[in-house]
Amino acid sequence: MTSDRPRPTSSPTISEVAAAAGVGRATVARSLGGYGSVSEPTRAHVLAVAARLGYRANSLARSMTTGVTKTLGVVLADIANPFFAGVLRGLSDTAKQEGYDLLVLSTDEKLAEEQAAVGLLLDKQVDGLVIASAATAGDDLSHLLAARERNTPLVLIDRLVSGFDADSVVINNREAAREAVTTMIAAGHTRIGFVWGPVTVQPAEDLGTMRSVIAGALWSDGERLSGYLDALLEAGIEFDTSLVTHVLKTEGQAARAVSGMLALAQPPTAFFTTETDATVGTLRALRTRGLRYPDDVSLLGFDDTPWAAVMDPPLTMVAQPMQEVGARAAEIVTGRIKGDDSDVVHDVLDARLVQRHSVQHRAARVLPL
Amino acid sequence: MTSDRPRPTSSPTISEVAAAAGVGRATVARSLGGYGSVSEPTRAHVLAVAARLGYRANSLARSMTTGVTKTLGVVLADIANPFFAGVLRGLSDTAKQEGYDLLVLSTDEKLAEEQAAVGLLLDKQVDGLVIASAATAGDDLSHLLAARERNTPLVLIDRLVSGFDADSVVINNREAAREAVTTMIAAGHTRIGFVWGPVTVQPAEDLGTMRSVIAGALWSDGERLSGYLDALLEAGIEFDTSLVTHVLKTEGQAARAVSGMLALAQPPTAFFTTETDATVGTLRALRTRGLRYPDDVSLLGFDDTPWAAVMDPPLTMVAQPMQEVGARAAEIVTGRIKGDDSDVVHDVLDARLVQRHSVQHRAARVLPL
DNA sequence: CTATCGTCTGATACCGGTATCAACTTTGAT
DNA sequence: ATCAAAGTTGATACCGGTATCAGACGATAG
Repeated sequence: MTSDRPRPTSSPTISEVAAAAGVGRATVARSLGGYGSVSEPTRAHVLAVAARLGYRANSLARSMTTGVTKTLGVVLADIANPFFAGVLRGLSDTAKQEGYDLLVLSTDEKLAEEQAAVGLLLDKQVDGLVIASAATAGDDLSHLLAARERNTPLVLIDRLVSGFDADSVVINNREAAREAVTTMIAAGHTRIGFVWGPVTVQPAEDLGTMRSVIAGALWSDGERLSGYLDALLEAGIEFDTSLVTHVLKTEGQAARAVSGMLALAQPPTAFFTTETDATVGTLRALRTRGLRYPDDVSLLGFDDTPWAAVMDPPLTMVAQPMQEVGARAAEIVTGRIKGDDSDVVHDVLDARLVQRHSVQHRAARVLPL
Repeated sequence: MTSDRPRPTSSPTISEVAAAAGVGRATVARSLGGYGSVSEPTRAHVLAVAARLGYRANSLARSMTTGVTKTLGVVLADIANPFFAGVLRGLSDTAKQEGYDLLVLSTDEKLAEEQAAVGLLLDKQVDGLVIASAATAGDDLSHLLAARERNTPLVLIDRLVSGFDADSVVINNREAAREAVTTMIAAGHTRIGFVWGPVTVQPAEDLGTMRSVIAGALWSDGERLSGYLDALLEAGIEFDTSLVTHVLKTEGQAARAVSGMLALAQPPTAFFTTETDATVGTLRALRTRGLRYPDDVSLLGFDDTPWAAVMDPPLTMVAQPMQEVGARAAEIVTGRIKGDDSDVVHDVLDARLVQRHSVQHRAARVLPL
């Protein structure tokens, strides 16, 4: 079944073209590369022969001498996640425009995978890196430092990494979350469930421990939770740790956690979800408990997807400019490759609260009682 | 602002390690590569020196001599499309397991982009290709033939290409569509809208022209439409060309086309949608017309996403094994690279009809009248 | 008729690995 | 003590490009 299939037949090389055209290798290189000087007749002849032979340059060999691969390394948590898929799309479009290809690796949020990925990409001599890092405070950052030491431009996306200052493109997570939660508070909600809080073995005991948990969490997660706390604090609402999940980030776990909160003596009247799957899990929990939004429970969450607008009723969501994150990151990294050595840039793109109808004024239900 | 930033500082080379260790290049290569024979003391010494210097092999140089890049080229229509994102995830996971990285390019369904992409990937000496081709009957297939001529294994995914027989992994689109439409017919529907039909400047005039349009359409599109026709034919329902869209494949166009159908003298009582965005567009049209499913109109469509299950009511959908498509494609292509020269494989994965509640029995509305 | 400049061209070093080969060392047997 | 075999090592060709350099040739000027 398996046997020695001929090795990929490489297309003709410069030497072969040279031989076929009866000229030296250098002349072919000059004709093709368009540098140096070649007499018009020979150039035309060489070009014709090259075309006839179907000559295509070997990018590997070229990169070998030029030191440029025209390839960008991209490290993401999960390509199938709509957010990252959108980011990748923006990255891809802009990179292509600039003449770069993308080598894409996913890490599933595991630091070890991220380190291996960066090593691999560096070994493959990528010209630049775009990373949504899984690193949190205190983690080993040697892979990022290695990139820096090699002088390979690197842009962080979606998450900042504490202890590593680099170009970055992120969302104003904290402010967006604060605004979103404030909206719910303004609608009269005081018990607001937060899905997904940072993953911990057991729930945080109080605000103090929660703050320290945040400090050790993934940046974007911490920021969103901080925004939630900001809104609560601002409104003088006491923080209840039992309203923040600490489970693994899967749709099923979200559903279970939400279900648990709904069984509380004083259940939440609204939920703030930080990701698409958290939203779906929350909706699922509502469904299995026979509850409806926005009448029984209000809903507001991150990542506006096409579906959100056609739900019944449509969901109020925080829309992240996903493609723009990717596009900006690509711009920055290609700029650095070109030699832009201006100060470190920290782009913060605004998420937009899309008001629809999943948040209901609490009075509507409180009064009738 | 832009200036001469030092070229990426390449990490130490084998020569440098050799010099630092006071041995020859070959000895270092042997120690690192683990081939040939090296005395234990020197090997240990070399390894230590290499580690101290932080030596990392340059994959480019290695690929240069070995002719192997451990990289797969992936050509998709649109990475942000949930279907392709899922496929890519499967592809990525399996490829990683086999030790391959992915160079990903998207074409937006444009043949010219596809040709350029394949050329680029071949130039970069990828070991294998996975392509969701945009080519339809009569198109220039030279890029695919070029891959074959170079002996670079290639697997087609999601779409077959007429006139080019190669390993492929696709879904049983026709049968899945037939089954889905039959479900609706069984529920008493006879006028079923089809969103998205093949893109044409004007609607097909009759079944005959529709058949020829199908022959020139993207394979998967044609198959789904054929499955729709099969179901109609089987049930003895006359085909009405005005129930098949011929618009560009955007959510907005879908919404407009569906809206148009609903304004027909005899509007459809059900819709079959072939893609996520077609489903969303259809839902949007319903919403703007103040109609509800499944009471006013039944719905059934391709691509089960997490959202579909939490819609109210939940949508009956055709679930494609997206990740599996990617995983299988990766298996096949890496197998070919390893030398598997068995017969061409044509994998057909089954889509699964997930029964939920967006298709209602027509009698429920007909009787009360 | 020779000097000088410019154009055109081939030869060649180089990138950083892999892999072959020949030479040298060590060991053990005769 | 001599020699063969095994073990170890360095030198080197090669992959397919890029880029430099110097030589060959032609034309123009003195």
